[in-house]
Amino acid sequence: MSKEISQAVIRRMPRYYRYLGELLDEGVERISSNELSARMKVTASQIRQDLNNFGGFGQQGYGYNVQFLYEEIGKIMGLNEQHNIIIIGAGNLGQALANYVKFEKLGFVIVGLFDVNPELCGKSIRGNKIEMIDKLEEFVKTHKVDIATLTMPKEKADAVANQLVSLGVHAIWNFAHVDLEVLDENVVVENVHLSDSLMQLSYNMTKNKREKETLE
Amino acid sequence: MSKEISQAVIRRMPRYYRYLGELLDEGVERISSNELSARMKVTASQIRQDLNNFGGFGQQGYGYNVQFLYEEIGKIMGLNEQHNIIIIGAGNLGQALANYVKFEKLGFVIVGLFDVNPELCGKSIRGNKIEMIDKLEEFVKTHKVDIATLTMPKEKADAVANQLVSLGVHAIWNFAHVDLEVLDENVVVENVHLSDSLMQLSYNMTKNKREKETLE
DNA sequence: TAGATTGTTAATCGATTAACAATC
DNA sequence: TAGATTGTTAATCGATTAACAATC
Repeated sequence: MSKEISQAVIRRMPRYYRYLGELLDEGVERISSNELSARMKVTASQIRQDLNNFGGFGQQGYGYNVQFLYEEIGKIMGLNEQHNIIIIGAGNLGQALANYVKFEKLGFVIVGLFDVNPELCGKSIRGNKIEMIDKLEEFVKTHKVDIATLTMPKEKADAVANQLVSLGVHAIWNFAHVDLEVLDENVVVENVHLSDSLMQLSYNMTKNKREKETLE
Repeated sequence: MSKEISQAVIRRMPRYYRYLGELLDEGVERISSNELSARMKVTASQIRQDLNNFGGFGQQGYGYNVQFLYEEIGKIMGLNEQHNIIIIGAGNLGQALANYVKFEKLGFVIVGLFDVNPELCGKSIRGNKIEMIDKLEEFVKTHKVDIATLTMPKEKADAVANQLVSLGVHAIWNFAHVDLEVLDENVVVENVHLSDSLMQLSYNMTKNKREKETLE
């Protein structure tokens, strides 16, 4: 078995992908780890180490072919396949995510939207009619669903997550304000906590402010 | 000068805050690092190390007083003060954030919403009328604005960010799909890239799937 | 006081950076 | 071939965990 790749590395991959996409848009054909290092403000050494976890994508004396590397990183992250997403909780955030066109370009296609609120029943977001939650089970059983996005109050998240796992969903993208954990280790969970991010910002901002006050 | 606290530690603080808040809701009065460790699935050692970056909040033989620790961590993250937020880009995500009541409970109050789209002009979100972007400068000059949230296309984010910095905003919470950097080192920037998070999920999900296929 | 648990130092582990031989 | 730049090993740095003396 090959050595496990750390989440620290994996977190950086989408960023490489983004910068390579920009280079591609600019028409840049090849790039060295040194040039990319300057752009991305990470060390060239880290770039080479990170990439070599997945294979040798470069060429000595030349660098990396931008198009090729872009595609390879895409494949590493599974972007060569379509992933179907359902969103459970069609409130503001759920609707915002459903409207986010960028996801579709990456191969993540929203195929269903569910909510408990009858007022939302019948409303459509980019061609997806919002369904009532009691249709969820039937839907997942009859459609290919890879990822379930949870944008609902934290009180309900755990039960819905367990239901989805038992229905065979492969991944849960959780925006509810709990750290979801599922028993099935084949199901991956990614917790996104926007208020955590805001608090981190607040800490750094407050620290700045306090330091400035101390100097005065 | 005291030793710099690493971002790794700071990222964990909101999580401690959240778990302590839950304990408080459950009526738990005191907790040891060991009990908290079991709940949070981190080592007790890490909890004690993390907290002691900011001071000794516990008591030997007793543990930590939940209420006290909760409040102290809140203060560390600056939650003892109100922070005013404006949102620039009142599309789906901007509106979703403006509707997020939880932020207000933490002391983050939305005081303004701006967009370029005239169709949104006059619409209100929880008492905040969406204003046209040409009102932004005047607004920031005449109101206390601590944090600016950018929920706009990446093409415009950099220019708006620079404008905001020159107007004296203290922090930028950026959802545009670029890594914003500002020249003023007193301004803190937090980049939130939802598609990066989705790609990380996709990587882990795809890895699972590939491993399963290899076994067959 | 005895037991429990912190605060803190020391040890370990893992991630990042530096260096350089391999090679295009 | 000479120059450039990767892939990879070795060195360093930082973060996590373990251990235990201090102390409530």
